[in-house]
Amino acid sequence: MGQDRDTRNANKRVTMAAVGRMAGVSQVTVSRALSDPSKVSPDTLRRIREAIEVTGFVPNAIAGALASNKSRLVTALIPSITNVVYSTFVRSFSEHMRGAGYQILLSETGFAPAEEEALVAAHLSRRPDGMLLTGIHHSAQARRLLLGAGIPVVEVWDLTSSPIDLCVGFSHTDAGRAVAEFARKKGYTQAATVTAADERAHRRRSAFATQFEALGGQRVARADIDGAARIGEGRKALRHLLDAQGFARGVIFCSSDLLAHGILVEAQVRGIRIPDDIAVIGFGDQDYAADVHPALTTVRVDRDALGNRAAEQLLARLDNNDLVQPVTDLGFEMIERESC
Amino acid sequence: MGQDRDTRNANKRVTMAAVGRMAGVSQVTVSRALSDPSKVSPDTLRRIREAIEVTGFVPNAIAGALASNKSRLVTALIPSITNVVYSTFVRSFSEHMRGAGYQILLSETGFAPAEEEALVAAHLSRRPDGMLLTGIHHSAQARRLLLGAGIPVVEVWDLTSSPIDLCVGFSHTDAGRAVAEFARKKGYTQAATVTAADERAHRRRSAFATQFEALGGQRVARADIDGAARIGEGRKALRHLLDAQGFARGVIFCSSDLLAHGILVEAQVRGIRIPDDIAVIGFGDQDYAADVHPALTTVRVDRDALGNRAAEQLLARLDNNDLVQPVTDLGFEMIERESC
DNA sequence: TTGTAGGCGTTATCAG
DNA sequence: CTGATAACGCCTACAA
Repeated sequence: MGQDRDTRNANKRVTMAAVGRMAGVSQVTVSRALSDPSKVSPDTLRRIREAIEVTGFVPNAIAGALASNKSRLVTALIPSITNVVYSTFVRSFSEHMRGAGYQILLSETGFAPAEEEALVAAHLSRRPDGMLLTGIHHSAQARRLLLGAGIPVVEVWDLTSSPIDLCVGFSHTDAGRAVAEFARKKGYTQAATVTAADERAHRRRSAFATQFEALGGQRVARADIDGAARIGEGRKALRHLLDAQGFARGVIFCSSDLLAHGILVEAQVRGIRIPDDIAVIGFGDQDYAADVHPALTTVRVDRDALGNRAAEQLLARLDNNDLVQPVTDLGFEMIERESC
Repeated sequence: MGQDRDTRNANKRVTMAAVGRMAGVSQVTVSRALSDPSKVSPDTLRRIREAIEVTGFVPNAIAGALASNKSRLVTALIPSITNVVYSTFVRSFSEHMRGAGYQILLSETGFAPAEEEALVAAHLSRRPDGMLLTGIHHSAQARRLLLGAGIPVVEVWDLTSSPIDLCVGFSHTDAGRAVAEFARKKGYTQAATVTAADERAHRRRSAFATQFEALGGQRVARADIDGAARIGEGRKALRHLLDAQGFARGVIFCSSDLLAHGILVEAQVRGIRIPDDIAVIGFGDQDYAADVHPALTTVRVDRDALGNRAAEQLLARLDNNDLVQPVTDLGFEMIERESC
């Protein structure tokens, strides 16, 4: 194996010039054959393709990027890679961009602005043609670097009237309010929130509480989670609400379907009937929301559409298309099922 | 905004030469200041840093990579980005590699070999210093390209004695067998499997069934899922087992915790007692496995360790360290909880 | 249809 | 400690 390694490392990577030599043409002709085959005679094209085949030539995108000042690379920053909420729109974004010839360099910020700033710089050093950021709050330095880079930037999963460049998302404040109105309309006068440690989640919570009370509801109880949302945390939160806060009846608005699911589990264990004793509303409409028992009432955000729209807008910018719409509000939708 | 855009696009990106000019030194000195500050006098270092600060200079890693033949880029291919099983080890892998100065270019193959092959070529064109692949089955062309690239490659989440280069994982066959032994030891004579459309999952299923029957168990019933694992699919599978296959008692081995969870939900709805009527075993030990009700008996694979070991091995190769161990078997562990 | 020349922004090498 | 100079592999003119 060590032997093997040495041989492999000694392997000079094959270049366009080498392919050209083998095909009896110059390096440029090979370049043309690859970028626009119609500009090369059928015969030489065939010889070049043959040479590529036998040599196993793979073009050097690094050199190409340096020469053309186009990296065909777009980078993305999301808070967490294991959170389906984000990975879902990253997928549709990636697929859309990949269809247009771009690759995606993805990193996670762990919800930390300082980390994000470092990553922005790191990503920028790869000279991406564009960039996707999650959220609208970024450090001053990050904004400065981004602006200085002069590339299209899309901020997603939130809404602002003054994006760095482009913005595709929805209003978390509106979402929280909408849930409050839904709950009040259904007649609930008591409510609680279970919220993960995420600024946007707290914005939803806050809007919900304010609106719920404004609409005549009682003071909203709350349970805040320290870390990321997990089923276990949802269970713990319900215990806390029940045992420490004396919350026994009403509706609980969770910052994610996962937490809502945890509440369902804990309720089942404790023999609490849902929605009769306590009603539950989630957020996100994950793929399991309809499959848990009772089926989860929740807020749907079309994450596929979000990824696609973000890609569309970015591509429009990259094509100097004038159809760009700096801010796109995708909205959200209340999905009523059984839990509330 | 359009105005803004034009200005930004006109912005020539600042180069080392520009920074040097401002600091009164040559471009090379700036390069040194960045790569090894100790080789530059304290005073010029200060001036250079100042110039970098005011200009907002971000080094061009593209040019650096071309010149040094080191991209500080490692790429990774996983079947699905939204599946926590994979994103979890990608996270630990990424963090480990990032600590060593590498960035990760990640793509998903959607479990399709043809897609994987195309992506291998695309990734290779970025001239990564190393690559991570999920699984040990790759198209002949993909192997050829990988070998030709002469870079370290680590295959994870499976085991083979003849990896392309490095391998860190566990044996799915052994895992399936271990579950069968566990089930037989607990006295179950009847069993069924619920399996997602994934080659490795089927290898586990097959090993389970063979071993279960070899150990005196009855013929193993089966329900296969078409697409990806989801709670709803798990529910459907239980209904199928119950209603179409007359499977009423015994243990069900699922190819993932998600499917097992679906079975728990469906059982609850239908009033089937777990584990008294039917026992359930999952796979993966996801973070919710202990939090569902009843708590899930499952197979744990240390995905964080997997990502870290993969990174370690890759880094050892990159450092020409001789401590590389071509094949690392991380094993797995039966986690007994309440569902079986 | 094909080729030549120059340059992209770094790093490596060699001088001073 | 600092500075020329030559790659790196490709793309964009411009020529033939």
